[in-house]
Amino acid sequence: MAGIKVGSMEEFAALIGISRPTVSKYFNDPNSVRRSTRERIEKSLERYDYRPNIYAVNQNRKLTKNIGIVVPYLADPFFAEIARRIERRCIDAGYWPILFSAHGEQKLENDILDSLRSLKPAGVLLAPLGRASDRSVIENFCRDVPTVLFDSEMEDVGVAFVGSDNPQFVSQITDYLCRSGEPPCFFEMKHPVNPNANKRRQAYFNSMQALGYEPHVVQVSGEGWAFEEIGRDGGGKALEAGQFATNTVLCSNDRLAIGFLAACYEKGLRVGRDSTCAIRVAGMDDHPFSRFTCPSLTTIAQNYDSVSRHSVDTLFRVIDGSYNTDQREKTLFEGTLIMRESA
Amino acid sequence: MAGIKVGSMEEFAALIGISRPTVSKYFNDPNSVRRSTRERIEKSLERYDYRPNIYAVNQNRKLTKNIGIVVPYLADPFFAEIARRIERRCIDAGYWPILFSAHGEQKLENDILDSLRSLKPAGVLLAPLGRASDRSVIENFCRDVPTVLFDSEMEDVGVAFVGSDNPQFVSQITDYLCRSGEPPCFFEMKHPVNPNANKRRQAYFNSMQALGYEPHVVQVSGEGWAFEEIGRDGGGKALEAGQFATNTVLCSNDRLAIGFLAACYEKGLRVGRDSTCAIRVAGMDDHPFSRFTCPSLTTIAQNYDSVSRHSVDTLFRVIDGSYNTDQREKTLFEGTLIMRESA
DNA sequence: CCCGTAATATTACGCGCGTAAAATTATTAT
DNA sequence: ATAATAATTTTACGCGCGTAATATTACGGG
Repeated sequence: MAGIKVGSMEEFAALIGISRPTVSKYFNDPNSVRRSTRERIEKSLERYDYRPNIYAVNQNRKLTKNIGIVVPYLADPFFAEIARRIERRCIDAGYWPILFSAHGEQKLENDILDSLRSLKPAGVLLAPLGRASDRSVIENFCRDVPTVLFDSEMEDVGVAFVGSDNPQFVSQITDYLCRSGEPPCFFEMKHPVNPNANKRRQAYFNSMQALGYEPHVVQVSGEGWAFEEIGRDGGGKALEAGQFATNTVLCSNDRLAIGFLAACYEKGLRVGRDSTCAIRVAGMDDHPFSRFTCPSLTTIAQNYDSVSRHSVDTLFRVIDGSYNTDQREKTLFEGTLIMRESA
Repeated sequence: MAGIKVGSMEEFAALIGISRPTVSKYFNDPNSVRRSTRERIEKSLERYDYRPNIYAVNQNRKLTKNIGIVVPYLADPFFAEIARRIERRCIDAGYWPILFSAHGEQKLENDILDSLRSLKPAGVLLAPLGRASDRSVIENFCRDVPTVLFDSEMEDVGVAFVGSDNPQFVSQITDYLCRSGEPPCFFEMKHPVNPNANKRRQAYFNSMQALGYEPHVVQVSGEGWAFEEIGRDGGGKALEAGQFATNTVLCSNDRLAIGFLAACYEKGLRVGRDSTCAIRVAGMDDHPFSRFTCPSLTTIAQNYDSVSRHSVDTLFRVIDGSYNTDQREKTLFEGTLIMRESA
């Protein structure tokens, strides 16, 4: 199928006896040329091995077909998974997604946005680092490039935000835990990188109050994105110090919970909901590995599908102009309680 | 710091009173111009907001500063981790890494190589899908673009291969397991996607034979990259059927082991090396989450640092011409036994 | 101060394609 | 068949920069 290589559109057009501008038109929109012409081009495309030079194409377009995807930490399977879905949707829509990870570092996030700017992308889907982000850099970027924020909210930045309804997450699992046993203590990092954590803590207070229970928050130190390690080490210390007022622990997220489960195991505490168990543990997010922990982790599932789909759809609306940029949309999806063995 | 935006090199050169070709020369190599000129340019660069247009630059270069990084499955934290390290090294060397994941699909891998070709990359670091790869497509690609294969070997494809010494992995952990208890059974997928799996099985046979034990291989069905699920489901069935001849299970990789640990937990089997335990489980790779399983997983650690560093260094040697392309180098790094609680 | 050399400026061309305007041709409706 | 309309061709210019060739300038040494 791959025939002789053709070096330029000029050459290709000459070979098949069609003018270059027409060929150019075809590549920008195959339906913009006569049906017979289109078929002729497509057949020739199989015989000759030709594809437009990306650099020449993009140089002459004001906007490219590139879409930037930026996540704070790609080694976190949550982001890997959501990035994967977003990527796929962009490809299917005829765009060219380019994936970046800030690897937890502010400098890298800034550099990425800098690079992204010169790529002249049609739009960007950005999950900011959160607390570690340089707000002014991101604000600045969003002024120049149509950007949809997801997962991690920064008020008034970008044309839209798509994320999760953290209060609903917390309320749902807190209700469940209170109904089925002792009310939960809340386990989290003292200085969480992700702003969702703060909303979850606040929601925990509200939920507990609404149910008439006294809240207990246990905060552990630790910086960065090594949540499992922080959960295990901090959780171990907290267990030793007897900081948990009840036998039920709600972790701010699943990765922290995975670490906390390890701490429980090391201390010989049996985790689960039946009477032989010493402690119940729950998380939030439905991390891809949460179903394989020992015991499997009860959690609130993020709506991966809706978040990724709506983020992309929103960006497409911005790109094709059918989105009112003056009115910043903020969409929050609810989570689903996943009852497993840990609580 | 960000002053007035300047649209082109022409404009920038005029503003600071230096000829455009000199400025061009500066950007290609800051040391190729006179010291005073260089300082003058760099100071002006702070005052005016100018950066060369990537597309125009790359159009006129035969080779760009792009480096393609292709992994088979980015949601696997092993690849996320190694990709992260490779990315960093490329950036530090002044290159522009572009990360792709085939998401386990042949078509995507092919498409990625196709796109990559038109990006005119200086080089590519490729971890192929393995069994699911279309060999001829990859061979073809490697003929046009300097490509270093890593992790997953395809004989005679690419200018070099960098990976792990699978026989050494297996021998090391098999020795340890035999020394410290019953000889291990080998647990793996019937149709593994990754060619390392086959080498590990073979090495298991050799190691067992050398130690004078009879090998026992348990193979489970399952396709794709959901190793944990396959390990749990297949492992559960194998346990029920009493397929393990000894009380020690060596899993072909850590992800499979994580799933197998879940199966053990579900069956109420206590995993570990002390006398209260019913079974010992070990893996290979030292997956980022292996230290947080319950119990923590005994494994052989991949040398992430060496593999990523040597892959990148090799590619750089190819790029700068100091590598003899006729002689395909094959570098295998040894793993380190990580003794944890599971075996 | 002059000379040789290295750095820079000038000039000029090419890269591959987008795109606008005007001229031409093909298609459809009448 | 003919006019109206749509598609295509021709022509021409621009994008921002790499790069080669030649002329010019700056530099250190004697």
